[in-house]
Amino acid sequence: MNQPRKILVTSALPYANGPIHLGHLVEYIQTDIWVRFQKMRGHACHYVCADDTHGTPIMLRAEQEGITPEELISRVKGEHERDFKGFHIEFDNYYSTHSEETRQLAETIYARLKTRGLIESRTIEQYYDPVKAMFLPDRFIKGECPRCHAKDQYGDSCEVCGASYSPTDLINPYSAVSGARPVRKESVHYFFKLGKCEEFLKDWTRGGALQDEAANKMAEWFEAGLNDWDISRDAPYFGFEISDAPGKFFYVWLDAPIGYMGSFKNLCDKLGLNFDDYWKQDSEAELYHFIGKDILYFHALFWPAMLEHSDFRTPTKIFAHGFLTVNGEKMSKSRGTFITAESYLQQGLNPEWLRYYYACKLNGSMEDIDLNLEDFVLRVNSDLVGKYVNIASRTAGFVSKKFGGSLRAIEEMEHDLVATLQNASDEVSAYYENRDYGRALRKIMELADEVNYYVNDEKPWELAKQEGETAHLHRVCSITLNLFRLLTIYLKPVVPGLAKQVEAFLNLPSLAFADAKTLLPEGHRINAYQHLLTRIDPKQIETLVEANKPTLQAAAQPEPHSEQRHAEHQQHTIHPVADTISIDDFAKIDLRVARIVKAEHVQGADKLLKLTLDIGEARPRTVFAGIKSAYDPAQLEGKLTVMVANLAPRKMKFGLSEGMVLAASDERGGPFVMFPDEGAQPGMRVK
RNA sequence: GGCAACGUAGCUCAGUCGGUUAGAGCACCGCAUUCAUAAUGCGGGUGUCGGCGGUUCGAGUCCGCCCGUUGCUACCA
Repeated sequence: MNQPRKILVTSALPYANGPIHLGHLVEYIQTDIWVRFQKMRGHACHYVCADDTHGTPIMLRAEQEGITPEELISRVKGEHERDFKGFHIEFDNYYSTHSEETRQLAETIYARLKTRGLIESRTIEQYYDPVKAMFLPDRFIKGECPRCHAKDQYGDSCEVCGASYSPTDLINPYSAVSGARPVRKESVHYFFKLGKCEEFLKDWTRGGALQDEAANKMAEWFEAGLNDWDISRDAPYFGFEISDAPGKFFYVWLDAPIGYMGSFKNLCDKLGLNFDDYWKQDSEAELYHFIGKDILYFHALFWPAMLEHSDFRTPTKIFAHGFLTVNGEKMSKSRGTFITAESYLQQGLNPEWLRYYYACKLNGSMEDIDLNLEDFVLRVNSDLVGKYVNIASRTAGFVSKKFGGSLRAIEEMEHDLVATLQNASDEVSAYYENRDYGRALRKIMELADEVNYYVNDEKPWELAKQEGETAHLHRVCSITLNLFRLLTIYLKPVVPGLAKQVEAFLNLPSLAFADAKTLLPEGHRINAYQHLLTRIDPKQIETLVEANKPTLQAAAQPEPHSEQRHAEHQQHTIHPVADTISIDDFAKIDLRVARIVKAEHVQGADKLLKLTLDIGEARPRTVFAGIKSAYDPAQLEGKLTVMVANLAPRKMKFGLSEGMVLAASDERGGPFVMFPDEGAQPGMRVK
């Protein structure tokens, strides 16, 4: 190892509105293993996290429970910390976004963005609950699905037929909070002008901070265009009030990533670290965010753009992982596979079983990983107990009984295996560094196999019975336990609790990676062996699944989408007035008066009408328009309208669309098709 | 519908730049062994490498189409 590195690591902040479950744990375990590895390598590595505490869901949940939001988040934070501790997730600091540090940093960043002209205010219209006197996020508006007419669907999509729509499309919408019919209401919102950061973001994306798959995803987003981001919410809202905008609060997703900084700031104050060393623009410290692929948008677009333009450094790398499936399917409450961390621990299952299994499956890509419960039992039992732990178990007895617990010194070259295991350090380290834990563990288990072959070949149980073989036996057992120690070093990031027990058994101080270079000295005394790890009984898994099947009251709760950490989705994009263009730019658009010669329904289309338009060409144009909801074909036929005549043809599900007609709409309604004033003729240019 | 990823043994997964007869662990069967909480060792594989076609002397690997799974995104032209 060269110079110790200065490394700051985060995991995504869990939302203070629900329990930690097995899906969350993929990320925390992945991160924790990496952090422990870095620490074992001697680097200065700090791991910070926090509860994500703001937003409408928290506010309403607290109200439902008859407590303040502060009481709610304080309680949930305690639960989260208990669960993390139970799974050996060792944060250097676990904080809350509802903190003075985070509030100040959010204000600083906001102020700097504003100075750069990247904040804009604009009046928008939103659904408003007149009874509750609050604006409603999409997910708090429910109603009948416009397509399949299922009742009580959320404002963004139908869980029955899968249709997606906007809240305005819902039939008989009502507020999920009060039941009242929501009304439209205007309000001023603040926007972060992400579009202006496009050039920077494109460069940053290419700078190697992302996995290839993530960079590809970014390219898609760039192609779709970057929209301004709505970063404010109206009172009542649980969060940080914007200092120069009374009654306006920062949207929870603005302050969530700032919570990483807030938590670290808090740690700096505790340890006397220099915050700016890590966060100033030319910092040499490394900054890594472990996240789920579902929140890549926030971490790969908004977050670096915010940091860059507020004079902070950007992340060194973003490590995105996939989702967790259980037995090949999405976690499901009805199947009992929506397993909470708490229930896993309460059922008496060993957290390191899960850490080991996840580690076997993790490889540093964004692929989903599957927790196959049957495979879980077999794998943990055979690898961890049958192969690894068994090595100690089958030799320790001789050492205690015959040699008073003391070991012989081993020369490195006394057996090839010793050198083989010692030399594996670099290879194993490289796998950990690249988050390729599956490969690391395959390598380690291969070595464990070798050790078992060795024991088998030397047959210590026979040596023990033979006169004159005492020294030989002592040598074999000493070699084996040295090998076991080396394996323990390599496994320690994954199973720290088990490693700690081994350290106690072998009578060693805390093991680090550099210890693989050394062996136990002559006369080293070990303690009596006590079994280190029990096997998983498949019955325990059955019990666990049963325990997580819904009770009557819980059954009514909807299942969360994938492992979405944040209850609030981004709200619908609000399109600002576009950038100024020149008359030449405008002239590129060939607008023509068109006669609707035919208008007809399209079989199978929910929103489209097929229009046949005459603009004086030899052949009329076919255009598909999303206006079915507002117009009958019969009322359109014969009328004049305006179309974009030089728009690239678009292949649609129902045929080729050779242009588009102009129509107005927003949340208030529409579409309203344009009709030219009397006297216009088909083919006339509109300018 | 579009885009992306994935599809290899019963299960979980490797498979480098295209190169012999496609691999590992587990499971399963047989034998050996008994130090180890039934752990260990040896032996045992007839896999349409999702399907079809193409490129090539040669394809699990490269290209095209199709099927399936998952994710994102969609009736906006």
